[in-house]
Amino acid sequence: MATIEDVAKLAGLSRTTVSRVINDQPYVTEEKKQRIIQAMKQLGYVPNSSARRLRSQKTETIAVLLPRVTNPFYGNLIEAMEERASELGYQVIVCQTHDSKQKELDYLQLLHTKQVDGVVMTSVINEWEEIEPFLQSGPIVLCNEYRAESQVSMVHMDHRLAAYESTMHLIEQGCRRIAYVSGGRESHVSFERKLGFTEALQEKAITFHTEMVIDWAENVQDGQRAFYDLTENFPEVDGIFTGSDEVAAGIIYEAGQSAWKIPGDIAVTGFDNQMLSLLMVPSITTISQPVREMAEKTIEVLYSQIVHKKVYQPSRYVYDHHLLVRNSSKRKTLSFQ
Amino acid sequence: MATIEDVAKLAGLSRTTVSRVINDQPYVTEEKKQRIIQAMKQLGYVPNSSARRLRSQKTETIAVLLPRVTNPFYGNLIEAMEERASELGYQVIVCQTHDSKQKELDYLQLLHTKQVDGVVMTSVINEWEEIEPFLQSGPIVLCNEYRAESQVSMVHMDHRLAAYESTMHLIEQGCRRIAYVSGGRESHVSFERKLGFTEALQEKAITFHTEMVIDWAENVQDGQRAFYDLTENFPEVDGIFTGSDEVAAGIIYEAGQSAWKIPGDIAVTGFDNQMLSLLMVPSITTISQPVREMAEKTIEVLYSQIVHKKVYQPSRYVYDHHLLVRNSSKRKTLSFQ
DNA sequence: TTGTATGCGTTATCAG
DNA sequence: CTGATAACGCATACAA
Repeated sequence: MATIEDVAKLAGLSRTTVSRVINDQPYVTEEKKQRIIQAMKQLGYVPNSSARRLRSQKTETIAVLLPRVTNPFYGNLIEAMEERASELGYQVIVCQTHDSKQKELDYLQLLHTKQVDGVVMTSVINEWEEIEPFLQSGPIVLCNEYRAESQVSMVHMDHRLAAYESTMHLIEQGCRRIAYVSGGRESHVSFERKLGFTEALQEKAITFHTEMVIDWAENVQDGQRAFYDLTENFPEVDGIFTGSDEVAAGIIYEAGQSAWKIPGDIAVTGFDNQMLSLLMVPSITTISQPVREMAEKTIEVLYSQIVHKKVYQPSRYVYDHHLLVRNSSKRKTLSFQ
Repeated sequence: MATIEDVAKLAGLSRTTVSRVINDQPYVTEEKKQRIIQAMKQLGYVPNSSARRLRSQKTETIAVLLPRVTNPFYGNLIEAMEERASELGYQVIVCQTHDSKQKELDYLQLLHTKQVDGVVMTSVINEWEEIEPFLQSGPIVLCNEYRAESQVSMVHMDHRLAAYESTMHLIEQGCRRIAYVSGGRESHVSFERKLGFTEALQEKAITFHTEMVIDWAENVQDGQRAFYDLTENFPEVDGIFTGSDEVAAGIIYEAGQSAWKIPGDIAVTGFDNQMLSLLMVPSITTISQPVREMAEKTIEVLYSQIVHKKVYQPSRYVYDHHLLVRNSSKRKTLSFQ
C-alpha cells in the first residue's frame, strides 16, 4: 500500500506538497501538481483514512441508534438519514439497540471512543441521566423521541395531538369502549400519545378503560395476540387505537380469520402510514409523519453541530402530521350523541 | 480528553505498562494493574480508536452494500448482519447504492481507503471487472447475489430452482399464459430466475410470451402499474410470476380495485415471504428464503477472511428455499392437461 | 511557492 | 516485570 511518502519520492517532491494537492490547497505550481497526480495514479495511491482521522480528529462518521432496522418506521428513517449523510460526505453506522439499555450505552461509547463524530438517537431507553454524560464527547440529536428536560437538539412531531385527533376520530365514528394498544418501552413518545388519547376521551366524557390497555404490542404478531386478548376478555370493545400500522394489521388479519367485522364491530386506527396500511383489507386509518423531512433535518442539525463545535445551541423542530381516514375506522356514525 | 500518557503520569508508570493493562496482556503486577485501573477511572480514560486503527491497521468495521434499506428483503438481511457483526465486535456501515454504478464504486472505496476491513455485497451493479481490483484491498463476500466466474466467497440460494418450482406451481394450477414481472437491474439472480421460469414452461410445452415480460417492477407502486400494463395489453393473461412480494401485493391491490379476480382470473406468486405476503387478501404464494441464516453465514465467512488474511480460500454456500402455497395462486385446476 | 520538523494516541520491539 | 523508543500515515506551523 503506497503512502504519501512514496508519492513524494516518485514525484521528487516533499510530503507536504503532496499533501497540498490531496487536499487541494493553493500554492502549488500547476506543473508539480500534475507531476504529483501522475505519481499518485501510477502507485494507485489513496490516502489512509485511519491516519487522517488521527491527525484531524474527525471521523466523518455518525452513528444512528434505533431499535431494529426491520421496523418500517425506523427503516424509513435510517434510509433517508443515510442518503443525506452521504451527500454531506458522512458514513452511517447502524446501531440496533433491540430496546436494550446495555446495547444503547455500548453504542454511545462510539462517541466516547471517537469512532463517530456524532450520534442520532431515534429512541431512548435509558434514563436521561445515563445519556447526558456522553454529550461531553460529542453532539447527540434526538429524532422522533424527545426529552423535555434535556439540552439537546430534537426533531419530532406532536404525538400528543396526533393521538388526540386519531382518538377523536374513533369517537366520532361512534366508538365508546376504546382499547389502547401500544408498543414496548415507556418512551416519552408513548407517554405523549397516551396523554392525547385520554384527553380526547375526557373531552367527550367517555370512560378510560384502563383494563383495555395493552403495552407490549409492537409488531404484527403482537397485534394478532392483542386481538385475542381483547376480544376474549372485553367482547364489548368497539374501537382500538394502536401505536403502529403493523399492530393494526395484525388485529385486522386476525379479525379476518374470525367472525368479527372491521370496522363494523371494531374500528381500528394505526400509526405511521406505512405502505402496509394502504394494502390491508380494510385499509388502515393512520397518521402520516413526514419521515424523510425529519430524517434529513436531523442529519443537517447534527452536521452543523459537528462543524460548529463551539456554538452549542440546542434547537427543536416540530413537524406536522396528518390523519388519513381509511376503511378500518370508517363506519356509519351511531346516532348517539 | 485523557490520553494514555495522562493515565501513565497519574499512575506514575509508563505508557507501555498502561497499554498492557488495556489489552490485558500478562507481565504486570496486580498492584500496578490496580493503580492503573484506578487512574483510568479517575480520568474517564477511553482508548482513542483512531490511534488504534492507525497502529493496528484494523478498523473492526465492515461495509454492507445494498440497494435500499426499506426494501424488506435487504432490510432483513442487514438487520441480521448487524446483529452477528456486533457479536463479533464489528461495526456495520450502511451503504445504499440505489442501483447506481457510481455509488457502488464509491462505497467500495471504503475498502481501499482502509475505512473498513471488509465488504458485503448483496447486489452487484457494475461489471465484475470493475469490482475485482478492490479484492486487493480486502475481502469481499457476496450474499444473495452471485457471480460464477469470480474468485470470491458467496452465500445464496438456488434462484433458478425456486423460480422453476414457482412457475411449475402456476402451471399446475392451470395457468397457460403466464407473465414474468421482475425487478430492475440485470443481476445474475434475475438471470437465474428467468432461466428457471423458462425451463418450467418448456418442460410443459407452454409458450413463453416474451411480450408479457416486465423488467422494471421492484416495489408496490411498480406492481400496481404492472397490473394495468398487463391487463390492458394482454387480457388473456392468467398467471403472473413476480420477483418480490411487494410487486405481487401491488398487483393484488389493483386487482381488488378492479373487476379482476385473484386467483380466479389470474394466479399470482411473489418472492421472499415477507410478512406482507401473509397479510394480503388473498394471501400471497411465495418463496421463503433463510434470510437470517444466510446473513449470519455471510458475516462469519467475511470475519474469518478478515482474521486469516493469508488463507484466501473462496467458499460457496447454497441455502434451501421453500415454496409456500397460499391463496393468491390456489385455484381449482382446470381439467386441461 | 516549497520543504522541515513535529505530533496526533497507540502498540510493538527490544533492552534493562 | 517495566520502560524508552520507534513506527503507523498524515497535516500543519514555521522556516526558507
